Amino acid sequence: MNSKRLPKRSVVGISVCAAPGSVCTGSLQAGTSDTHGKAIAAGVFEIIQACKNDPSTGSSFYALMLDEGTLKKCPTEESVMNRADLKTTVHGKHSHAGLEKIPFYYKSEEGVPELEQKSTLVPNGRKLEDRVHVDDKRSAGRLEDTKKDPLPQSPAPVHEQIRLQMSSYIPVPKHRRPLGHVDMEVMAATVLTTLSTSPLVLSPPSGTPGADPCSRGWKEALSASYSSSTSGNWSWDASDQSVPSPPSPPLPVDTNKSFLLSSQSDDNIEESVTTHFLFEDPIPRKRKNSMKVMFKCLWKNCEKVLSTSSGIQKHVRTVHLGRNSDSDYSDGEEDFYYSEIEVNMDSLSEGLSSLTPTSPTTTAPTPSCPLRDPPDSEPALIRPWGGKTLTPLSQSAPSTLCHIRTDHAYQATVPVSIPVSSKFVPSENGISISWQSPPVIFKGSPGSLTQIRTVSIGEKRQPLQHTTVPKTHAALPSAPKPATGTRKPRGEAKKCRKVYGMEKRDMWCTACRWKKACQRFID
DNA sequence: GTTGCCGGGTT
DNA sequence: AACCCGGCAAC
Repeated sequence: MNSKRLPKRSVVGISVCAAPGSVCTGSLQAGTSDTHGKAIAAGVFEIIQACKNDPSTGSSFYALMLDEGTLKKCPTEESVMNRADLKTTVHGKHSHAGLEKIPFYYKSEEGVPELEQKSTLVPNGRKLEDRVHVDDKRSAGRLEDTKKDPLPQSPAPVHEQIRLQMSSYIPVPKHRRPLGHVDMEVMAATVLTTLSTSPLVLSPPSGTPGADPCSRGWKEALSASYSSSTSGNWSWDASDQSVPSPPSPPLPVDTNKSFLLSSQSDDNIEESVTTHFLFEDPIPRKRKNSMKVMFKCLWKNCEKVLSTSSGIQKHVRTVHLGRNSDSDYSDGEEDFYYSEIEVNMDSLSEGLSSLTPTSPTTTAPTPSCPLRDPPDSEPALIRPWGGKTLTPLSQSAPSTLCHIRTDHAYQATVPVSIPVSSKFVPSENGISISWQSPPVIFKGSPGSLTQIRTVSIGEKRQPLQHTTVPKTHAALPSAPKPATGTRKPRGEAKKCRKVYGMEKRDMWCTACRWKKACQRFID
C-alpha cells in the first residue's frame, strides 16, 4: 500500500471464537474474491452470530446467519471450518493459539481485491496470509471435489451447497427482505441473549483445552482491538511487525471498527453501543467513569474532535474528502481519517471551568516549536537552556508538544493543560472540541497527573533534553492547577531579580524584565 | 516593604 | 510578538 489514501473497503472479516460455555459474536463475512482475484462465494455474506461450547459433547455450536436471513446452526466447528465460502477460519483444533486476526479484505477502487493484513498473529508458525491462501485453496479444492465446479461463479450454488453441508439450520422465511446490518446485530443480540441465559454460560467450565485458548484469544483480540483503537498511537500490537508505514492520516482500523465498517449507516454510535453489548465489552463500564468517547479527525493539521462518529464522518467526508455534504452516503472511507479517543470529562470540565475571565491560563498560546533562536540580547551570557535546536521531525509535526525554554518562552505555557486550551464548541453534531494537541488518551485519575516542568537547580541547568515529550506528558489533561482564580504559589527558586539585582537588570531573563513569570529560574 | 507575576495595554 | 507596567498577592 503505497498510496496514502487507502482504497475503499468493501469487506471486513472478524474472527470469532468462544470460551467454553461462553458466548461471543462477530461477523464473518465472506469476501467476493480471494487475494488472487479468484472468485469464491461471491456475494455470500454471513455472520457467526454466536458460538458456544458444549462440554458434555465437546462440540461447539455456531449460529450462523446468512445474508438472506437464514439462521443456521452448526453443531460442530468443523461444519463451520469446512464451509467452502469462508475465507477465514474460526478457531479450531488446528489453531490452538487461539488468537487469530482475520485479514481485512479491501476492495480497491480498481476492483482488484487487495489483502490488507495489518496484523497477524501466527498460531502455528504460519503466516496468516499463507494460511488464508491455503484455506482458500482448500476451500476451492473442496468445492471442486464436491461439485466438480472449479470456480463457482454465483453465490446461489454455494448457498445450496452450504445448505447441504449444514446438518441443521433454523429456517427463516425466505421472502424476508435482506437484513440490514442493524437487523443483523439485533438478531445477534437476540441470539446472544438466548445463549447467555444458558447455564453453560453462567457457569463456564474450567477448561476444555481446545476451547480455552479461544477464550484467551478472544479476550486478547478484544484487548488488542481496544488498545489499538484508543491508544492514540496507531501502532499495532507488539507482535505486529509487518505493518507498513501508516498513511497520513494513520489508519485507525480495529476489530470493532472493522465490524462497524461493514455498515454504511451514519448512526455509528448506536452501532457502537450495540457492538459493545454484543461483545460484552467491558469498555462501556469503564467509560461510565466520566470517560467520554470522542472522535478526532486524523487528517493532517486537522484537530477536529467531535462527540459523534457521524459528525466526524460528515466532517471528514465534507471537509477532507470533498464529498457532497448533503449526501449521507458513506463508503466508509471516512473511517480512516478519524479515531476514537477517550476524554476525561472531569478533566475537561475542570479545564472548561478554568475558562473564566479570571483564569490565568486562558490566554496561554498554543505551544509551538520555534526553530529559531530567540534574539539573544545577552551574548556574553551562557544560556544552555535557551536556543535548543529542534529536530525537523518536531517541526513537521505541528501537534508535537515541545517544551520551550527560551527566555521568550514565558508566553508558552507548559503543554499540559489541554482542556484549558481547548475550544468547546457545541455543534449540531454534538460537542466539538478543537485543541492543538496530539491525540491523547486520558487515562488514570486526574490526580495522578502532574505538571511537568523543567526543573532548574540554581543556575546550573542542564540543556533541555526531553525535547520529545514523553507519552505520559501528553496524558496530562488537567494538570492540577491551582484553583481557578488563585495565583500560582510563589516559587522557591531565586529569580533573576534576586540573583542579579536591580543593577543588572539587563541580565534578567526577558520574562523577569517584563514582570512575567521567570523562565530562567523555574520552580 | 519586597518580590513574583498576572492581566492587560501599547507599539 | 515584543515590550511594558499597574496591581495583586505571597512572602
